[in-house]
Amino acid sequence: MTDSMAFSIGDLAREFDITTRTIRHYEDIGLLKPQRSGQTRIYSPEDRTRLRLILRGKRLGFSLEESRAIVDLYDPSHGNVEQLQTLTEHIQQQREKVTRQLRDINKMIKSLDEAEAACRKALKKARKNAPKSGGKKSGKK
Amino acid sequence: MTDSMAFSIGDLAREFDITTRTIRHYEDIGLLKPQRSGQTRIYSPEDRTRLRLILRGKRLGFSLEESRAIVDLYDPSHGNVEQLQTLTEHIQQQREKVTRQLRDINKMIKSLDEAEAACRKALKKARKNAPKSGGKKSGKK
DNA sequence: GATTACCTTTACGTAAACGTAAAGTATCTA
DNA sequence: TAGATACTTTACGTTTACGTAAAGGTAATC
Repeated sequence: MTDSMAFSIGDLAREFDITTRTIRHYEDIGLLKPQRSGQTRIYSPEDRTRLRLILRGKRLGFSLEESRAIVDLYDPSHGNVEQLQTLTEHIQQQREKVTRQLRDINKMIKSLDEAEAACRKALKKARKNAPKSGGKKSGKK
Repeated sequence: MTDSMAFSIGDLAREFDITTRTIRHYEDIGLLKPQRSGQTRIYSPEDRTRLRLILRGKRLGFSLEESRAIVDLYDPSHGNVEQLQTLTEHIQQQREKVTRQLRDINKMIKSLDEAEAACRKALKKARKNAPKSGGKKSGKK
C-alpha cells in the first residue's frame, strides 16, 4: 500500500475538468514530472496534489510561474539553510499577496452586496409602477 | 464643485502604477470612455473609479471581460426590468466566483502557515546541529 | 480484423493584455 | 528658439497559456 494509487492523464483531466493538453503543458514547463510506463505517463497521488495546487493558484489569478513557487514549497528537495531562509521569504511574499487578495475580495463582496440591493430596489420600483402581469404573487415578502 | 476634479492619463498612470499604454488599451476595448479636450484625454473621478475597479479585478485574476461585467454593475445605463434581472444573475455569478476564491485563499493561507511552520522547524534543527556562528542570540525565544 | 478508446510526439496557431517603436503635436521654460 | 516634457496615433512585437491539427502506437471489443 505504498504506491498503490496511480492515475492516467485522462483520469486527472476528467477529475479536474481540464484537457490533457493542459496537463502536458504543465509538464513541458516543469511543473509536473510523472513517471513513465514505457511512453505512457503515470501520475502519483503527489503529482495529483501538485496539480491541485496549480489549479488553485490559477483560480486565484496566479501565473504558472507564481504557482511554481507555491508548489515548490511542498517539494522535499529543499535541504540547506540558505534555501530555507529564502523559502521563508517566499512564503512571506505569497502571504502578502494573498492577504491583499483577501482585502480585495472583501471589498468586492461588499460592492456586490450594494449593487444587488440597488438592483432589488430598482426592480421593486419597476414592478410597482407597471405591474402588468406581475402583481399576482405580490405578497409583501 | 460639480466636475471640478479632472485627471490626465499620466496622473492616473502614476497613481495606479501602470503605463499610459495600459490605460489606452482599456479605452480601446471600451472599458473607459474619457472626455476629450481636443485630442487630449480628460478623466473624471468616475473614470478613475472604474479604473480602480478594473485593477482590483485584475489583482483577483479576472479577465478584462469579466471586469467589464463588474464595472458595468455600477454604470447608470441599466434601465429596464429585464436588464435588471440579468443583472442580478450576473451579480450572483460574480458572488459565487468570489466566494470560491475566498475558500481557495483560506486554504492557501492555511497551507502557507503549515509550510512556514515546517520551515521554521527545519531551520531550528539546522541551527542546533551546526551552530558554527549562529549560537549567539540563541535564547530559547 | 476493423472499430473504438485510449495514449504518444511534434508543431504551428491563437486570444489576451499589453510592450515598444515611430512619428507627430502642444506647452512650458531656460 | 531650442530643448524638455507630456500628450497623441498607428502598428507591429511579445509573453502566457494553452488550442488544434497531424500522424502515429497500443489494447480491448465487436
